[in-house]
Amino acid sequence: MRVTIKDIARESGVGISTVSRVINNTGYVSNEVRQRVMKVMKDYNYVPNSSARNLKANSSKNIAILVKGITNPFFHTMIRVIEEKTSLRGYSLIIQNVDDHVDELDLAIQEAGSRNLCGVILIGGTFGYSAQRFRQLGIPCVLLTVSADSSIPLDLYSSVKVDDEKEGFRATEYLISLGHKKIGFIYDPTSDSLTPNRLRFMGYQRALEEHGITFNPSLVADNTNAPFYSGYLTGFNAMKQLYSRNPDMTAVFAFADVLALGAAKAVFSMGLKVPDDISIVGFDGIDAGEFYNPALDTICQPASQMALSGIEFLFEMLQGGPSRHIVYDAVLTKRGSCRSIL
Amino acid sequence: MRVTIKDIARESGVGISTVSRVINNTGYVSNEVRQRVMKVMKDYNYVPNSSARNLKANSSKNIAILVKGITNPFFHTMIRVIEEKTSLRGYSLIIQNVDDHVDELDLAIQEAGSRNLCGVILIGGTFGYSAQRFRQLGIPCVLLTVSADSSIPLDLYSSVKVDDEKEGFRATEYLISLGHKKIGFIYDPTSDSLTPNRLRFMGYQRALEEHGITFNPSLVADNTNAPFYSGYLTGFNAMKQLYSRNPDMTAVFAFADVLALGAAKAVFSMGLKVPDDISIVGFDGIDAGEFYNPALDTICQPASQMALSGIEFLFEMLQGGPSRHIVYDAVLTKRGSCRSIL
DNA sequence: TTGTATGCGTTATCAG
DNA sequence: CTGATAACGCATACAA
Repeated sequence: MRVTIKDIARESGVGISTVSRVINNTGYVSNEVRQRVMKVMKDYNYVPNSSARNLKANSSKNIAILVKGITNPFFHTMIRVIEEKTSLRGYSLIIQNVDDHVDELDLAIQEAGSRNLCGVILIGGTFGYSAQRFRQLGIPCVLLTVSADSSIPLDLYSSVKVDDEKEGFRATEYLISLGHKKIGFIYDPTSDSLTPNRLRFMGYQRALEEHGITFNPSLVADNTNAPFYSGYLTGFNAMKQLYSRNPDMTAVFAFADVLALGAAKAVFSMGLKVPDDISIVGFDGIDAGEFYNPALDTICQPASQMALSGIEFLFEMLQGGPSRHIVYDAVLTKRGSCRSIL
Repeated sequence: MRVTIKDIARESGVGISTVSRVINNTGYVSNEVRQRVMKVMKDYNYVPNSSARNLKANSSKNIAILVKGITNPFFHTMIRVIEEKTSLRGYSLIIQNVDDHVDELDLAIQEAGSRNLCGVILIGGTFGYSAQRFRQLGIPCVLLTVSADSSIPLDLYSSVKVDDEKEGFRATEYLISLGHKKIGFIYDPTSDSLTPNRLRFMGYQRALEEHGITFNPSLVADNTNAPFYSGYLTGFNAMKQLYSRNPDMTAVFAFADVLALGAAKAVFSMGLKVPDDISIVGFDGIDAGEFYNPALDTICQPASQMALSGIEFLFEMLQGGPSRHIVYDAVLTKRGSCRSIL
């Protein structure tokens, strides 16, 4: 039987409210009594029952982070940062993966109720949320790496992201500036909704267009069968497919670094070289890319900073503050996986 | 105001106990009433309050996973598998990092109380636990990748690991079998207690000894200043250090794949090649190693399987089953980062 | 400054 | 088959 507040009260010869006051540092308690109660609590190794507290407060210190694509290393950095901050403030961080075909906001609503959450962070996912759903959620919500459709009132959620279309454009333009014209794109077509991937793809298409290069669908990988959670392998297969279809392709833009690295491996496995035969640019900026051989050129997102903003926004909303939205700039980081063919 | 069981009862014109019966599928409820109540629950989007449930049950469905070294990608696979299984069974998975200098069991004890946990999984860490502490913990505990000192009664916890000494021996012997004699070791000396790293190091030393190679301390990297959470970078620096001290070194055994990959990058950055100039063998079997160029030879731990066993053991203990212990075999996976110099 | 009583949302016991 | 009602452990308004 676990020791309860009642036991402490009895043992220290006071009422339970006094013990409660001591615990929460609220109201007046004489110093003498306070010391005595504290000692008993220590002796009995008393810890308040959080279920009871939460029930009473009708809220909790549970923050959930719902991740769509939990295997993507890019998200791990963010999760770590968020874990650190939540832990520091005495919150519990509940992590849950969101399956591909599941609506993350629906899941959030469900979990918010059943797990008694006080706030939620959505990582990954799509842009297809509905205002009604946000209202139904009822607790502060931060979207990380995505934001909602512009039709959704901005005060319903906070968001932190980069401009995926713009950055996709930038990556592609970079390859074009190096003289590449046959540029492949490694894409995850599992969903047809508005995802970061799709936005990057749109940036890719716009860059081609603005530079007078005709879009060629055969340069877009489409192996729908490989699930993203073997990121490297997906990239590997995609590159093989692309190359077999387009032997004259000289560069590839992969929408995520894991894909890019898998693709690089495929290039080597075909007896070719990066960047000599094929230039590759990724997106995200994961550690593994920096230490790859050759190091990966990529659109580097400020992952830690984004995560910090995200959790900060959540805390602010938790304290009744307004929602906030920020769009970070990514950095095109050149490290050696692309070469000029001019 | 959130909708409660009372609201559902009122709206469906029944008593709350009936609603409760419907929710929990317990006791008799006429089919007609059951349908009606279910409809109301759906309409109102009712979700039972878990705090209240937990309070009543005097237990929860909260499992915490305390990770020492949360940035190690090797652990991510395990975390993902555990997340999947806990989620499937309706448990919440709380993740928390354990700082280097913190005793994970102490932290577990503390969290067990304040977060109302029903079970805990410890990943990483040391072998230095005390029986008294385990007793104090009071909830089922599974050690993943380590086990406790042999003086601790086995029924106090479950454990899943590999034989790190043996596998360290195997990795080293592999290099020796390829003709290497000057074999570096990349080591994390931050802690002097019995960690997996130290055991692998002991295996390394034994292998040298059994093959008549004198142990040379200068072949052990010791850059204590680099924290492990920049795994790649630590390996990178370690390799530079080792090579500058031992230009005749032909092989390196790194106690973790991230270190091995960082080390490989260092080799390339010095204008040398893997495996032509230096052979590298890692430990763990992370994805990034498989797709590296060259692919990394490593001692591949069955991460998913280990995680599965771990969470399975926990569930068994949660249901009153006995504790269990298993030692998995790792697999020496040869992929191209080592060459014979015979 | 301290103690008593009430209720948070559920489940379980026990009469109807 | 169904509905009151008493806990669960805690915080708090209110009384002392």
